[in-house]
Amino acid sequence: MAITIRDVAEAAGVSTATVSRALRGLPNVDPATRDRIATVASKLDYVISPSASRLASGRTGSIAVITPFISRWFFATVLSGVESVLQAAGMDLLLMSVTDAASGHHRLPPAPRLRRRVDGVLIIAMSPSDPQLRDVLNLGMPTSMIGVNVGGVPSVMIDDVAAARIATQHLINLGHTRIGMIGGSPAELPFTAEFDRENGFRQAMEESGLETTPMLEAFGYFTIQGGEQAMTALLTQKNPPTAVFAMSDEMAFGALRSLRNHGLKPGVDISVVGVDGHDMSEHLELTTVVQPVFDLGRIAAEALLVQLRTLPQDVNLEPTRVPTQLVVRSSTAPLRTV
Amino acid sequence: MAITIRDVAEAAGVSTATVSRALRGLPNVDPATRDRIATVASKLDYVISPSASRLASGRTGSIAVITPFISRWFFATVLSGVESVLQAAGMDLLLMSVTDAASGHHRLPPAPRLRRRVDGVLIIAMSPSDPQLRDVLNLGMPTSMIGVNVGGVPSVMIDDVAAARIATQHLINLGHTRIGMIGGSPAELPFTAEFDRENGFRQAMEESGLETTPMLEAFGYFTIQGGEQAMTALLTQKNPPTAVFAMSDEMAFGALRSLRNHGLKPGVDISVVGVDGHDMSEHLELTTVVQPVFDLGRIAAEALLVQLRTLPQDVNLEPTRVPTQLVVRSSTAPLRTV
DNA sequence: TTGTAAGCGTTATCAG
DNA sequence: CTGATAACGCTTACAA
Repeated sequence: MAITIRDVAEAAGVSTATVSRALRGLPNVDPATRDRIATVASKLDYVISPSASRLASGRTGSIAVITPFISRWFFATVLSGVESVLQAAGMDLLLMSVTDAASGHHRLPPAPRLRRRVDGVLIIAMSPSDPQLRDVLNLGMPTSMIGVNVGGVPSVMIDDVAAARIATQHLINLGHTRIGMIGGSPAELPFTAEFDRENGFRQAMEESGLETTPMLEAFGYFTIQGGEQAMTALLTQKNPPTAVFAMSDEMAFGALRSLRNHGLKPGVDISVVGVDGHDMSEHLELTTVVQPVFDLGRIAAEALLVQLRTLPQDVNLEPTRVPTQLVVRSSTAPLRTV
Repeated sequence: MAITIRDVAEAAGVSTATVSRALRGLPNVDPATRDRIATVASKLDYVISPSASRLASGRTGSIAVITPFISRWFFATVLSGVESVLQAAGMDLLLMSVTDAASGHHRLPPAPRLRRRVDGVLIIAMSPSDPQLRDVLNLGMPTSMIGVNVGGVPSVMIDDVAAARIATQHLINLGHTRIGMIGGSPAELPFTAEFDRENGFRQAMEESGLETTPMLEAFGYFTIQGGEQAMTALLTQKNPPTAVFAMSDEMAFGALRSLRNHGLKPGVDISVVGVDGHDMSEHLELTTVVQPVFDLGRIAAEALLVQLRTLPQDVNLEPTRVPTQLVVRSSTAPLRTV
């Protein structure tokens, strides 16, 4: 029913092999022949059958993107960067979410769905200790990761330790000494970012001879709501912090909300700093360590494409670090010495 | 190199045809045979080759999702709903963005990339007058749309006219008479939502005998920044509005910011209402008409799946309308009669 | 530079 | 219920 390569070949008076070569831009095709084939093909409105092409060549021309969340700002923005590169490269982007989300649907493990289906995998911020991650990596296919650091797999990320240190140091420089932290979740399957940012926080505190105590640490699960609850927990301590480092902007947003609910003013009564550079952070006057999220996706996708055309032993296994920048806004201010 | 259906067939002592039937759960296979095949297949760690299966069957098992944006809240949330359904159905989700975005990459038109590649198409909020939309629809493949109304194609959306009316009426009920509107963009390629929400706004105003004037209408391009600029434009009128209807929450966020920059208090000096039910709207105390965004995606995806298993003439071509709800917060309040 | 022809791994038709 | 076998539409040595 549909036009096939044979129709084009006949109409152009050549063999299917020549059509195949011509249309794919391979060398060793007479320019005149190539032109004629191109003309005929477009006149017949011919489009190649991906299935047939894939079966014959063994290449799928598709990349799977695996992410724990789709709609959260960070993930959606990374995805956007990935998509822009893959589209330009003519690659299909297969989107797969892991984790049950709010959907109620039971989610299948990703690894089995990858085999023989894609040429490479791009993983966004899964926990290095997630068994599903292991399964995917064990597939042994070209892989590129964003914001997750496991040995021997190419990845792109910010220096999370440094980011946390910069944020914390900023608070210290402002004269704060009782500094709280809003983290992700109690251990379990920590993201690389979670792990590193906690370390950065502790390092900065320690270097300044400041004390860190579990009393001043709360978990916000990387959500606005969670951040709000975490801040509320910190506020209801007998001796609340005067400044708080939140591991993500969204948790910081929640923290700001908690402050307002308690009649406190960010930057006046309590300082709050986040990490991300979320679209809304400027709007909410949140001081934050900005990371180039779109670029994270872009760079990881490009690295994966390079990998697909490179010998395995030439692949760069060192994490690619992209720079961050502290943006100071009114949510942080010098400690008021009453 | 990889295990094929033939390997399984030999190991199980049956023909490839039987393996194919057994593994796909087709009827007319002896239960014992089926079990044996299943065992052998998993022992050999056999996975079907999608390319071969697609070529032979003519079905791709994939759905393309076409969207103008990926990272914006509405689109990312819809996408999330779509993904949850497609994943549960075992369908591959091909993500394609249209519009040049901030990427700088030139984007290919989607239609040619769809042919022979997917079983159906899901379109998120493109403009009905976008030529790229026409091209996609002309492909004649099963299609389901979200938030766009063109005749003869299944779609899911809220009643945008009603949503705008409810929002506007809310302002009117509060005693406001000088009511401004922040819309998307000046004509060009209006989204369905844009068009309908403008109508809803005008209807509500008219029915209450209130005047609408171009002086009180500004464009925010559905972004935070745009909303801020639009509100600023409205504020610098000789006779500014006392209340504003913004067509989206993100534009309303920008409007709130503009108010703050001008030393005005939302709900006190000027009331602002949005449409969306954005995650941040609660946080910012924005009154808004909440739409079930995740469900929009879910429902559209389910409708598409049904369509794939239904005769064309049995497809429901009437837009499916999902309900909305006005949520009142402190950004709107009764007109202060000085 | 071009053509021939053997796959690629399933599915689906038709017998049996 | 099961088996042969002909597609499916393209790619890719290998020849010419």
